[in-house]
Amino acid sequence: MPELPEVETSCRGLAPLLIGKPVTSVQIRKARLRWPIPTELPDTLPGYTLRAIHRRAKYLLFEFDHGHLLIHLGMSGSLRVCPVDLTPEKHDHVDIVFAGQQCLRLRDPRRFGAVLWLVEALHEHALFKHLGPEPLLDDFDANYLYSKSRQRMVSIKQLIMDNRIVVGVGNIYASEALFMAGLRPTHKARRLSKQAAEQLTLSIKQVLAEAIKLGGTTLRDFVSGEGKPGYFQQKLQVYGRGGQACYRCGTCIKQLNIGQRSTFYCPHCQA
DNA sequence: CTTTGCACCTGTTGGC
DNA sequence: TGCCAACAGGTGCAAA
Repeated sequence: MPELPEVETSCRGLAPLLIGKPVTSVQIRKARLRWPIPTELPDTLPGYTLRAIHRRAKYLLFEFDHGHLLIHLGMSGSLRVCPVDLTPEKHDHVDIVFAGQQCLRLRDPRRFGAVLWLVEALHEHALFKHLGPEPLLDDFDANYLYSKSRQRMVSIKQLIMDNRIVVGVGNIYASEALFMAGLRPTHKARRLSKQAAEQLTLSIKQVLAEAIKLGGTTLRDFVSGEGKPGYFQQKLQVYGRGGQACYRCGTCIKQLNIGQRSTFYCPHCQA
């Protein structure tokens, strides 16, 4: 579920519902996520008002006057706002309860997600220190990607999925951006031409921007918490389409593994 | 330093 | 229909 567009959609959807509200309590039902949820959280947050919600890479950052609550959705996480007395389901691990009886509820069946409390400056934290630029900002451009790709033996797909190069390009959108750019995912990063770097940066920006505009691959109603199939799913050109005909040329879409992640491309459209 | 592969989990899918 | 292996949108980390 959560690639960058979903995280951004969550961020934008939650903000108007929660910003300006004070926390009244915190319920932790299962603390074992990727890392244990800090046990002091129920003593740390109540009484403090949520000031803002930020996104950096796929991390959501809930800003309070005394620190940031970090939430990562991992592979299967989702957030919703619901009445605090709504019975939690099996994988609803955490509630952040706000004044007004509404709570922010984290669901995460696979528990690859994370909830952390950060007091230090964000740029000093180990998780943020080595992150590359945001793909949608101007400091991610063709010159940057070209220079970072020099001397690199890895495939171009692995390069753009590397958080230290650029953040937020997940497995779905990596395949999609490479299709849009007409580049084969197996292409060695070091052999990327200046022109291809230009095309690829534009494609990454375009694919992510459009997915955000459409609310990601899953649409979520933050109040009731109901998820329904999103509009971007029907826009996917290659991801999940192994064995089917390319929409552009009719050639059979190929599927292979790159770095243990399934990868899709059109052998005719992508050189 | 770069590259590779594993680990962490549960739910769903596809082949037999 | 039922069973079980394979696989799933992420990413930090250890080891080579």
